[in-house]
Amino acid sequence: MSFLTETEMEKENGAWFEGFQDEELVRDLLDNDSPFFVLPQEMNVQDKSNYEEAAINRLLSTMYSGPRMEDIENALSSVTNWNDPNQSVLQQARISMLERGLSGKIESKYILKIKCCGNGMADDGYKWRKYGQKSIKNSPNPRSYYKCTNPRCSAKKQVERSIEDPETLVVTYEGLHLHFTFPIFEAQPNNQLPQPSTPPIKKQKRAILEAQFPTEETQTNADNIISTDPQQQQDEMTKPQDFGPQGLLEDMVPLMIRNPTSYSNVPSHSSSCSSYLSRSPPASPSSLSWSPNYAPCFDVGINTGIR
DNA sequence: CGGCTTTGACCGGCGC
DNA sequence: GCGCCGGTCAAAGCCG
Repeated sequence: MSFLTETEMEKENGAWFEGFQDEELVRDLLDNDSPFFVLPQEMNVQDKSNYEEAAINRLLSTMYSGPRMEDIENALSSVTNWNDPNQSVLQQARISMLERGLSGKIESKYILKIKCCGNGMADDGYKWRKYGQKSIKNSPNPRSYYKCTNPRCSAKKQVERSIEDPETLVVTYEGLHLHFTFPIFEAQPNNQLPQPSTPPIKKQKRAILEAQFPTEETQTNADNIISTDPQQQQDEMTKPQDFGPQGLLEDMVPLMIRNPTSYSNVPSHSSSCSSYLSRSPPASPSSLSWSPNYAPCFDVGINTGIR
C-alpha cells in the first residue's frame, strides 16, 4: 500500500466510515492519542512490514480483555511524537487493521486456559454480567456467557471447564474493551491544539455516549462538550487527567496505573450510566496491581462446577 | 427493592 | 427443507 498524504488519508477514512458499523472504534484507530499504537522503539522504520505487524499485534494484544501489565504500562507511558517519521508507518498499521476488519470482525478469538485456584473468585479487572449458559454437545461442562457491563463496551467472554482437566477453565475472550482504548486525555506535545472546527474526538464520543444514555447530569454537562469557548477548550485539552464529570471508573483504571497518586482527585461517583457504576468498581485501588502474578487469578465468574 | 443469576425460549447458521 | 447446535434474549426467581 502506498503512503497517503494527510488529506488523502482523511478522504480514505471517510470512505471507511461508511462501511463500518462502529464508527467510534474506527475513530479510535485513527486517533493519534490512542495509547495502543505505541510502536516498539527498537524497531526500524525501514522495516515497514515487521513494524506494521508489530504495531497491529501490539494493538490486538492490548485491546483484548487480558492486557499484559507491560502492555498497559508501555502504552500509557508513551506519548505520540508528532514529528516522528514513524507516524506514517503507524498510519499504515492502522489502515491494515481497518482493512482486516476490526469492529467485531477480528477472525481469531483470545483463548486463555486458566488453572483455577480452589473455589476462590478472582477478578480480571473488568466487570462482567452473565447473560447465558448452555450445555455444549460432547462436553459434560456447561459454557457460560458473559458481557462486559460497561455500556460502551461490547467485549464478551465464554467460560467453560476443560474436559481434560476439570481444574482448568477455558476462557474465550471475544470483542474489545473499547472503553479501555481512550482513557487518556493527554495534552498534545508542542502545545498542539485541535482546530476549533474539529472538536476533540473524545468529546464527540462523550456526546455520542450521552445521547445514548442521557441523564440529568450529563445533559447539564452537554453544554461543556459542545462549547466553542476557546479558553474552555484549551483548558479541557491541556488538563492531563480531564475525564470530565462523566468519567467511568473503568476509564480511570489505566490512568491510576500510570499515576496512582492522582487517584484521590478523581471524581468518585458520576456517570452517564448509574447501573454500571453502582456495581463494585472493577478495579479498586487494591485490585489495580495487574501484575503477572495477579493475572492467573481471573474472575471467570463461574461457579466451581456445582450449580 | 434493585441488581444479578438462572433457565427455557427463540433465532440464525450450518451440515446433511 | 429439516434438524442440530451454539449464541442470545428475557422473564422469573434469588439475594443482599
